[in-house]
Amino acid sequence: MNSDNIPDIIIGRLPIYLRALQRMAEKGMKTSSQELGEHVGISAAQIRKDISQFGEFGKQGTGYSIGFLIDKLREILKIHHLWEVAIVGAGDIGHALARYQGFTNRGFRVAMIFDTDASKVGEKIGEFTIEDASKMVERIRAAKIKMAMVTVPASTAQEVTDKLVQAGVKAILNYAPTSINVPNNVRVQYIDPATHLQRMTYYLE
Amino acid sequence: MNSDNIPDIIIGRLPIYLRALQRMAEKGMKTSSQELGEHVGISAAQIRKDISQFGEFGKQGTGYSIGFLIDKLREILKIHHLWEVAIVGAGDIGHALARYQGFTNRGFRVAMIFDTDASKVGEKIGEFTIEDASKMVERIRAAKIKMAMVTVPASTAQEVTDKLVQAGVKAILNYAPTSINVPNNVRVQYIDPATHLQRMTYYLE
DNA sequence: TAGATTGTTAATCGATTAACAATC
DNA sequence: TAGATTGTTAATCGATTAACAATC
Repeated sequence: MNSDNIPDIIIGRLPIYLRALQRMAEKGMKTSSQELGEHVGISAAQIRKDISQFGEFGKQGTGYSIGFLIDKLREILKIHHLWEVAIVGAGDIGHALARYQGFTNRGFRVAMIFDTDASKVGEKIGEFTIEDASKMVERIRAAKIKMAMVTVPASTAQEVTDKLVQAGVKAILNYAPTSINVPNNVRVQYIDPATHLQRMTYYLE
Repeated sequence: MNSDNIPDIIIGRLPIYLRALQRMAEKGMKTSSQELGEHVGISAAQIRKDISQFGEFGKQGTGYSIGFLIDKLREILKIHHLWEVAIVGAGDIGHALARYQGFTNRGFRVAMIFDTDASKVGEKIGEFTIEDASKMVERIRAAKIKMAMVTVPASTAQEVTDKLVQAGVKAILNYAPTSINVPNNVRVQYIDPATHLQRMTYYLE
């Protein structure tokens, strides 16, 4: 188990492997780097190299046990327990995330949702009640929540980010269409449909 | 204008630059690779190198005109005109995307939305009426739509993808939590919140 | 002019691929 | 045993950075 400074680009592929393996698990017990590669569109050599950073999880001649590899990946990614996540911003996207069924079996649980809009505070979204953003820092800190999804307008994203950092959040999934600045012990991932679409139009026509 | 085979990783950064520049435009006329780099968290050298792939858009001593650079980036990314996009899947995410206000001034317009569920077909989402997915290939082909956002369950994502390809779609933004396979003249981008969160948990604790 | 910043080169750094011995 | 597939090495390929002449 060689954990010394794995490149981030490898870490980024592990969830892709895991997702594919979980779908493949329904159909069989074993797989190979070749087969997994066909599912995810990555070369077999790279998959073997990536996985081998963390241990010898396969067997020559027979490949990988899907169940075993899933367990190992979940362990490596630290999603063998459930992470609580806060949502900031109860607009359409915040609502969709609060109701999203895809989190629980993948390591996450939405724990609370905040908005600044007084007319929304108190409103129910499924099991959740929208809470007042002015209580956010206190609430997140008390619950020791380390992850948040930001679904506020670009204009307030930095301000919200600063508060999350202050509350002890270490990983932010930012849906606001803007870059945000964080201390370097905090991770950020971006989801912005327009940016993703713009990345493809270059190749069209 | 040196358009011969620009690395995709550079193309991927251009929308990030553009997004930052559009926010910076509200505050001033000029910028530098240094300043832009601070906004987006990328080194000044890399920004200059990326931009210089497409022409000499800056001036020594004074930097870049924000307006001019925005125009150039929009042109390079081919978003100086509006792209029509189809949505497949009228669940929570499909609804949120249909109502999303962030597309129009960034080069995109939602044109139609489909679902297989007969009880949803005919339902209104703002200006849109949910259409029957059985008419999808025909409708998309007739409208010459080249981009689509897929917000169906993982189990039907490949099937939907095959139909979109058949309809002439060349770029897919996939919200379904699964890899999809497409011919190599079709581009895919993935948005999966659980995958994005899993990419950060490795670094926590 | 003096200061600032580009565009570009060369050097460095990092990631991917191909190949194959080991071995199940 | 024969066939298959891993883990790993070395070679290749590609991306980033540092530095600086050119010039606004």
